[in-house]
Amino acid sequence: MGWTDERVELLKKLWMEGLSASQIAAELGDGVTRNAVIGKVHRLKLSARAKPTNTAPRARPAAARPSAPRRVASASSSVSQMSAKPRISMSRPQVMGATALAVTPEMDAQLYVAPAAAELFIPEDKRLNLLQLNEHTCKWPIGDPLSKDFYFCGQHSLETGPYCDFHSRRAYHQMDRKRR
DNA sequence: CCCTGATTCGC
DNA sequence: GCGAATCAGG
Repeated sequence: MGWTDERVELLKKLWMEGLSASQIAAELGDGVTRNAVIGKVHRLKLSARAKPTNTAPRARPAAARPSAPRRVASASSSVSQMSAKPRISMSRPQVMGATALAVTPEMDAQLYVAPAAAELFIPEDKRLNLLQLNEHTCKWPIGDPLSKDFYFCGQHSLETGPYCDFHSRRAYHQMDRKRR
């Protein structure tokens, strides 16, 4: 389905209201991706929304890409893959990211739902000291390393890293993507 | 990892 | 004009 007047209008409206590109894409439906939305937004020249104190000219990549082979689809071995994550869809009215939020009525209705525990509580019988760690235990340190109460998470760690699911997410969020 | 918008460029 | 792939960032 192409960009009918109606759909373009809806796009403009939602964009101005501050919804993210992916949210708008979901709203439009019909397999519209967030890239499609962003692309359209640019073509319509209606980018730049809610820019209070704008002084950032935005760093230009300066186009230093000679002939990088695009869409290299090495279909040599089509085994493996499948990251087993049913990724259905997100409950729509969700608003995340630090974009200009559009406060809809149904949102402020139940804004403060869960304080969300800052840490996992590890039962004493599951806590591990340094010597008890092995390749399958989460090595996330908890407490003061100098204290007697210090221990490691000890839950079963992921195959992809030294931490359990919970702490792996926590570690990544701030780590990586800095200094390359 | 999840996500955001911005840009490029083959179609 | 379109949008996937990429880039740059949170």
